[in-house]
Amino acid sequence: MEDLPPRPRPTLSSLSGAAGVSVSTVSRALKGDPRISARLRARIAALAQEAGYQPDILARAMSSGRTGLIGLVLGPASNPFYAMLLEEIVRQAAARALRPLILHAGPGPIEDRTAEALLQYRVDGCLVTSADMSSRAAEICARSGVPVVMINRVPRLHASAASCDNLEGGREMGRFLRAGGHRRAAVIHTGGASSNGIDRERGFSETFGAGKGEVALRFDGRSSYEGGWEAGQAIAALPAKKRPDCLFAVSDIIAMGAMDALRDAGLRVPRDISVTGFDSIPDAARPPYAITSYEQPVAAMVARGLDLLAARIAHPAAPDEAVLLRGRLVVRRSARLP
Amino acid sequence: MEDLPPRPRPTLSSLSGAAGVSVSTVSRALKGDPRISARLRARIAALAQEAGYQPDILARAMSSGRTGLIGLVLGPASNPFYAMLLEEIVRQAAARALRPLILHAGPGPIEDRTAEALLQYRVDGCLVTSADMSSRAAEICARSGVPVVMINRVPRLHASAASCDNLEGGREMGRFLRAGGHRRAAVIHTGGASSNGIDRERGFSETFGAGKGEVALRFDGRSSYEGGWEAGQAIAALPAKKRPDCLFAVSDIIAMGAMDALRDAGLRVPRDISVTGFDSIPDAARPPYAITSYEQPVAAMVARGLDLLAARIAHPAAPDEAVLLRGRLVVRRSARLP
DNA sequence: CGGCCTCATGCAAGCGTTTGCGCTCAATCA
DNA sequence: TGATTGAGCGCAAACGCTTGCATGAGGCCG
Repeated sequence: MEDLPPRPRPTLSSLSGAAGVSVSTVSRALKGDPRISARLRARIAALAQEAGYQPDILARAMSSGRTGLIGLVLGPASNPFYAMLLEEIVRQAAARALRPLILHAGPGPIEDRTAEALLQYRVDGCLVTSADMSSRAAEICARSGVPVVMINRVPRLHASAASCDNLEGGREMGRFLRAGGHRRAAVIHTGGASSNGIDRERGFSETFGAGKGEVALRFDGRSSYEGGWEAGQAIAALPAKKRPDCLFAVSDIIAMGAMDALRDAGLRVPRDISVTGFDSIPDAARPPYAITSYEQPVAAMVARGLDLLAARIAHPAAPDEAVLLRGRLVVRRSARLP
Repeated sequence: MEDLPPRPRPTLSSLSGAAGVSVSTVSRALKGDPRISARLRARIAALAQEAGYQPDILARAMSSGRTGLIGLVLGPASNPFYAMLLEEIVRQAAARALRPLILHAGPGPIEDRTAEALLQYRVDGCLVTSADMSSRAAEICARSGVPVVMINRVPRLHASAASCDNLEGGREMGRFLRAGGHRRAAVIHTGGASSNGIDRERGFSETFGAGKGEVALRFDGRSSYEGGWEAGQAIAALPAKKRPDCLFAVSDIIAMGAMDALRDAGLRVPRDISVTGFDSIPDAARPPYAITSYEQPVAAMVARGLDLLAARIAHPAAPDEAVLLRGRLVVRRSARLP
């Protein structure tokens, strides 16, 4: 490839010079304004095409006020679920001509410096998938009128949300395990105040318990493989008669850790104990795990989340809205069947 | 929290009104220009602080030409290695007041629409971690003078790069397995034209072969768990006397798949066959895997990559530069020790 | 005491778009 | 034939910031 010298970026002004018309005419022509004659529009379009013209979004933002940027807050990379979400968000955002600006990724709260970027870059809106927004960040968003949509989170403060129906997912898992003849269940929760985890556990207890089953044990899985592993060890260490015959982890990554620990201790899954999770991440579907899980409708969640965000951007005064999407139980080999 | 009405964003102009000085004075005062008296500077700083002033980066970009945005191209989420990279990049970029704008995430080449975003948003530079840049995208970057730095990739076309010394990593792994008494090795490569994989394999062959060992078999691992699994099945299906006594997968995700398939077929690791990988992702360190691997110095790669990018942004004419960083062998239980 | 220099600050142009309004010209109407 | 109208296009302001240059007030020198 030859080493072309970087030629100056074509602008409306340079195009207008080439076409012999005014800048405003070029601007209107390129966006198909009917006030410009069809012939001129075609001529200008050809010129722009040839010059490789790309509108300068920043300049556009200055006058239109819209940047096309959306802030993105991501959870810890150690949970593959967030990687799935990221990919889906990037794909769908691109289709809507929105560009995700990463504000935060990883564990822990959002730093103040990050919240500032949100203002400095005039993001049109903000998508939060995980980490608790620090209250200051939330306040900044609210005060400066930046709409926030949570995906995979219940709405808090000033925000809309699109999430999985965790309660129903938990219920379905409870029914499934009960139907499979299980009598004593252990639940591995997140430990934190994650409303997702809480709802999933609550739904589970409702149906498993109501089926005359018993949710005898609760463990802290710390939302991580390691936490799940420790919980699994604790369960394996129980005397055989006190041991649960099934376990429900509120996320797959926890379930994987628990399953590995149970097997490490010599227990067989699902013969000695059934293991189930939540999310249905690809990792949990791999042969050694094959974890029965409740699949979150990720694509739909992202789609509805972006819908909500677009709506809030268009009508900032609209009331907050929360949509709940039902997932689907995916039966694999980690739990005894009914 | 009360529902504060969104107050208008403070600007240099509004501050200048409040301070009774001109806009340019405020601008200079806020960036510590010594031409403004210390007293006035302090007064203005206080005012800005109180009003919660945040500079509008977009407007600044219009005149200064610098956006602080860097385009980010990410590999498929199915490989946790990219999630690690992402987290590290976000963290380090924030410390340098750079904001990553996600251009692409996932498998497959970059779409043209995406390459356009790169121009429309006037990114200062571009960080590429994986997916092959389509030649058109590369041309766009070169022609419009956008510096590109590859992390975890060898430099191609117009680009600098910071990557792991894959060749040396492969060599070290070869020496290690030879020292462990292995005689016949299988290599699971990426299948594609990934220079990373090629270098790792080449280094491995050099030292393992030179130690009078034999690299008898090569399999296509397709850079994925599934590919690794299939390769593992193929290896397990070999008659015992033709079976290799060790295997080197050019990435951990492949090694995990292979290991699971080998065990699924009844082989014991490392007793029947040693398994090693590359990257040292956290997943591969988990107890059931405990894969001996070559750790990429991710933090250093990102740091040097951003250094290179910053340098190229400051001096666009500077020659391309490639830095190679040595990793470190992490010995775990998946391979017999010397 | 006039000229010159320094210090502190203001003026205004410019970055690339968008958009309300006004202008010109030709065609149509009375 | 003069007035009305619509189509087609240009003018200019505005968005918030940066920056080269101009300006004014003092202080110093000769």
